[in-house]
Amino acid sequence: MTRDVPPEVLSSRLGYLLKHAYLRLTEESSRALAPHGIDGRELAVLAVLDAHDELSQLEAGGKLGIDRTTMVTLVDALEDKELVERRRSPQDRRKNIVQLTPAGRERLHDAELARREMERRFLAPLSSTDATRLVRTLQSLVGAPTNADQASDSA
Amino acid sequence: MTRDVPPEVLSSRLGYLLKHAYLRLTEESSRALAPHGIDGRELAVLAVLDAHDELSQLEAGGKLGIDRTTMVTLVDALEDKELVERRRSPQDRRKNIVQLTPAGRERLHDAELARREMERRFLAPLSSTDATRLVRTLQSLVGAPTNADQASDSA
DNA sequence: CAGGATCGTCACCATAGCGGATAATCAACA
DNA sequence: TGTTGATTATCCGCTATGGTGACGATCCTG
Repeated sequence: MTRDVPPEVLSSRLGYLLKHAYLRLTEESSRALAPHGIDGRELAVLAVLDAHDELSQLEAGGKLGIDRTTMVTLVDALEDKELVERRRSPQDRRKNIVQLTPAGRERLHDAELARREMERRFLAPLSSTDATRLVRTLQSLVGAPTNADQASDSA
Repeated sequence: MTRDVPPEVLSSRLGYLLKHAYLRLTEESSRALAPHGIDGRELAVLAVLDAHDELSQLEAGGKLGIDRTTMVTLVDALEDKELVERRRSPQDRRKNIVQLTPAGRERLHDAELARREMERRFLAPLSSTDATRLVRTLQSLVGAPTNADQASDSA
């Protein structure tokens, strides 16, 4: 892990900057969430399930940009940890409604605290106006329409 | 690829925002560079080699956060395309000095134009002050010292 | 020259995510 | 009502990516 300070040719490249900012955050994120036994992606799933009711796997995955097949293993893992439960939808028995268990809700709460604290530390080198500006800027970049879209994780 | 507009619970998460901004840029990047027959990572290597003289594989990799073993296959690919050449360092015959060929220099030039144009498009939804502010902000985040560091690509 | 570190290489392994096929179910419709 | 076509979840397997560990060649130190 010889990390030279980003060399001049790279420090102005958006690709380099975004990738490394993302990697660094990922690193911090897994460190912060490890004690809670989940990763950033799982936490995002819990948060989405908490925010909306009666989501099927596909619907939840759609909100996160997670592939249908990936959702299977993801929900498997969360179910093993007893943080969510699958339940056949009575309206449409093809669908698996995924619901938080009480333990899942609690875990979500605790892990969210850890995540927020982690983000705070991550943004510490910035002034608070720069920090909020960064979030707003990223929002407009991510929200803007482009040629193609695709995704997977979060944290 | 049902991309719902980022749901409320996610749009304020740094992890989600950084990841998806990065994914979107990656997408645009490969689209922009495809006609030039290289990817963002290879372009970054060419740029680093161009900026510094007499870099060994390890040294070049270090600047980009690319593992030594990954550099082997990367340089293999670039050498196959005749964009770089390996040369044993006379000073230290363990080292492979990697040099741009004339074709490599030309390719670098062309691809750099494409990349810059791509970045311009990518940042188009932002005002120009927001755009430069974003770059500066990311620089201070990436440059700031954290617990651990690690990396790989760019574009 | 001996011992230990460094560089490049290779063979192997881990992880993530996606494409394709399948079974169950639904919706549409003749 | 029976058939057809789409949809949901699941499984299997491929691919891409990157990293680990061992190895030979080389260097440096004493």
